Parts: sequence; structure tokens; C-alpha cells
Amino acid sequence: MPIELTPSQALGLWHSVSLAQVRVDSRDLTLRQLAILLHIYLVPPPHTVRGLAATLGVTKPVITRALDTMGALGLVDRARDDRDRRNVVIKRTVEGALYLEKFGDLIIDQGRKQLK
Amino acid sequence: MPIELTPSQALGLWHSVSLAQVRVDSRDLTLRQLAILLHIYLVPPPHTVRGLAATLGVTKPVITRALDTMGALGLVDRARDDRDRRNVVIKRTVEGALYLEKFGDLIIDQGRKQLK
DNA sequence: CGCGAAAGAAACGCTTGCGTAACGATCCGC
DNA sequence: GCGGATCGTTACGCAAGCGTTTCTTTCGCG
Repeated sequence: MPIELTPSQALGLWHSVSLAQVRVDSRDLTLRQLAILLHIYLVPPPHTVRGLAATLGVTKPVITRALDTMGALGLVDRARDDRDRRNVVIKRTVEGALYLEKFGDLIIDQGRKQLK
Repeated sequence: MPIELTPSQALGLWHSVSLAQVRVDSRDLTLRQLAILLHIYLVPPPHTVRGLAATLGVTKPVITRALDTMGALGLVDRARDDRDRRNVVIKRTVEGALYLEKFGDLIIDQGRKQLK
């Protein structure tokens, strides 16, 4: 089943999801942070700071800071790579998985309401 | 045509859209700002600071600041309401409409790629 | 009038994010 | 085992966002 959206459906979906998310969660992640979080959980590991920076097209400190913030929120974790101790591998957490699961539900919910 | 998404489709769509948006636009709007912007353009006017604050479940200064920022970016405009000069009505701009149009295209694009 | 209520902005101190640049730790080829 | 390259973090000065509180303007009703 391909996803085919009209412009009004696309923006309407984004609108209702953003609104619902803002109401439900006072943590106001930036678009960058959200993109990083989703990337970590949806793309097969391993993930490194450098890799994420390249993927997002941003500098490394941006990734470090985002990981600091989301790490403090418990959404991700970090660990040194034992095979190359210069690297840091980014690890998923139960809390992060839960967060995205709820976010996914929210999208589906709003998508269902969008045109029924 | 109702929108029906699987969890993996929902998060996958958000992932690719966030990623593409981050790459394409260095303005890193917060989720709140995006929600406000979408609300202004998708819901029939008039829009006021107070109304937006109630809709988003945030305080009035949050809206004032968001409008300051997005106003400076040219995405929205403000004008006093002549019938009740305490009110400010929020106005759309050509640039803002264009911004959202491009954003909608991006969603549709990514949605199409998502499962083909 | 006059005065409280309402709307939005401005002020305050604080936190968080930014880009650039510098820094320690680690790897690797010679 | 040393010197340059690579990886992630930290430091710095700055801009932007936050919540709370305090104006300023305007309304509306007695």
C-alpha cells in the first residue's frame, strides 16, 4: 500500500500531529533533535557522532549537544567503541523506544482522524 | 481516501521528512513554532495571540516570541485589530505560504518514496 | 467619567542551542 | 615508537527560548 497524500492532507497531518505533540509533551525537541532520534531508532546501528553529523549535514558539536540533551532525558545512551576507542557508539534505550512508539501512535491516530 | 498508516510507515515518514527538512533549511524551527505556523495557515482566521496560546496550551509570551521570530523571518505578519485595538490579528504572508507549500511538497515526496 | 478587566508586549534572570576554534585521546603507517 | 590524521568533546561568545512578573493600551460597564 503506497502512501499517497494530497497537499492539504500532508500539511493537515503535520498540523494535527505537531499540535497534539506540543500539547502532550512539554519537552520541545527541535526538528534536528527529532531527526537524530528517529534516525537512531529507525536505521540499523552502529551510529556514530561523525556519521550522524554527515547524515544531517550539520557539525559534530551539534550532534554532541543533541546527545547530551536527549541523554539527560533518557532517550539515548552513549558508549565507547571497544574496537576503536576514538569512536562513540550511540545506543538506544527502553525509554527512547517507548517515546517513539507513543509518537508513532499519535501520528497514526491523527492520520485516521484526518479524513474520516 | 482515508489515511491509514502502519507504525513503521508513520515513523518512517516522519524520519525522512525531518531529515530532508533539516538538510534543506538551516532555520531550525522548534516544534512549537511549526505548530503555530501551520495553525495560522490551515485554520480560518482571525488568529490572536490569546487564541493561539489557548490552542497550543502555552503562555502568551511564548506566542509573542514565536511571532517575533517568524515575523523576522518573514513567515507571518501582525496588525492591530481596528475593531478592538487591544487585539492583534496575525496575518499570513506570501513568503510563509510559499514556505509551507514547499514543506508540503517535501512530505508528499517522502511519502511517495516511503513505500514504492 | 472612572475603574477594573483584558490583550499583548516588555523586562528579568536563566537555560539551551549555535558556529568556530582549540583540545585530549586514540589509531595507524612508516 | 613517533608523527600526523581522526574522533569526539570542550570552551567561548553570542543569539534565542523559557516562565514569571510587570507594564501599557484599550475596552466596557456602572
